[in-house]
Amino acid sequence: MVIAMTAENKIPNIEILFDLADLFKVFGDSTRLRIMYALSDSEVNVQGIAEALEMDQSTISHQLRVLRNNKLVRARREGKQIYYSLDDDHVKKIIEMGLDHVLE
Amino acid sequence: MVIAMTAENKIPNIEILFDLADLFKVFGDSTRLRIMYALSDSEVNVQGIAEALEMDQSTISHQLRVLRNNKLVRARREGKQIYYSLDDDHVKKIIEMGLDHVLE
DNA sequence: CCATTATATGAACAATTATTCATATATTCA
DNA sequence: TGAATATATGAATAATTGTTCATATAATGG
Repeated sequence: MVIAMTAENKIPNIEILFDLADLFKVFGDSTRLRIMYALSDSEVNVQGIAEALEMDQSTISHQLRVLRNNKLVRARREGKQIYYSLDDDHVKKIIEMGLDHVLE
Repeated sequence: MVIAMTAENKIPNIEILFDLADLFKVFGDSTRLRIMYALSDSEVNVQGIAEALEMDQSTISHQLRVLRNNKLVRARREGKQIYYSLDDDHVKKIIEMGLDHVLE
């Protein structure tokens, strides 16, 4: 059987592309990018992030949830505080790839 | 002392993070991702893309403009038709990085 | 327990944006 | 030149989403 080489065939799985778009959407917000950047060296608790970014604690919490849901950050409770850190090596790599494009 | 701004020492200031967010926003739409995928092997004209994605020509044109403005695709006219191709090696790399995360 | 502190959550609002429809521009060819 | 085809564009609409405000949940120490 011959399978014609059309552009349609090059699109492997549309569901995965939707998931991929959802992932990039998470990176497509400057607040979330700044949060991830704030966590790039060490874990930081919520108010630490809020102070670093000079934004409301509520805003940070909302965005941390988005990052958590996408497995980009992980949370660790220590007493009353919750420390967040990057969950994945891909995070830094994706950001670096994007920076390469933006900075050229 | 001048600190060079490259992805290698990754010290992005706020302004660059905004640009970076704008770039990832472009990747954060499944239609645009599908277009980029359709162009990953060879250049395709507008109607070719529209047929492959089974979407309106107008929708494709609108999104191609977004991709063009962000230097992710380039256009080449040949008679009445305009052929699009990926403009940059970073495109594939960014998508591959995202896929690594989504597929794991 | 109670007060205090840290974080999360829900609703509302404003802003952004992807798609559609109608139409404009551009190119070829008869 | 005029018809046909390919692509681009503007306006309108619907849907999504980031932030704020108010409040809820959770943990600590007195």
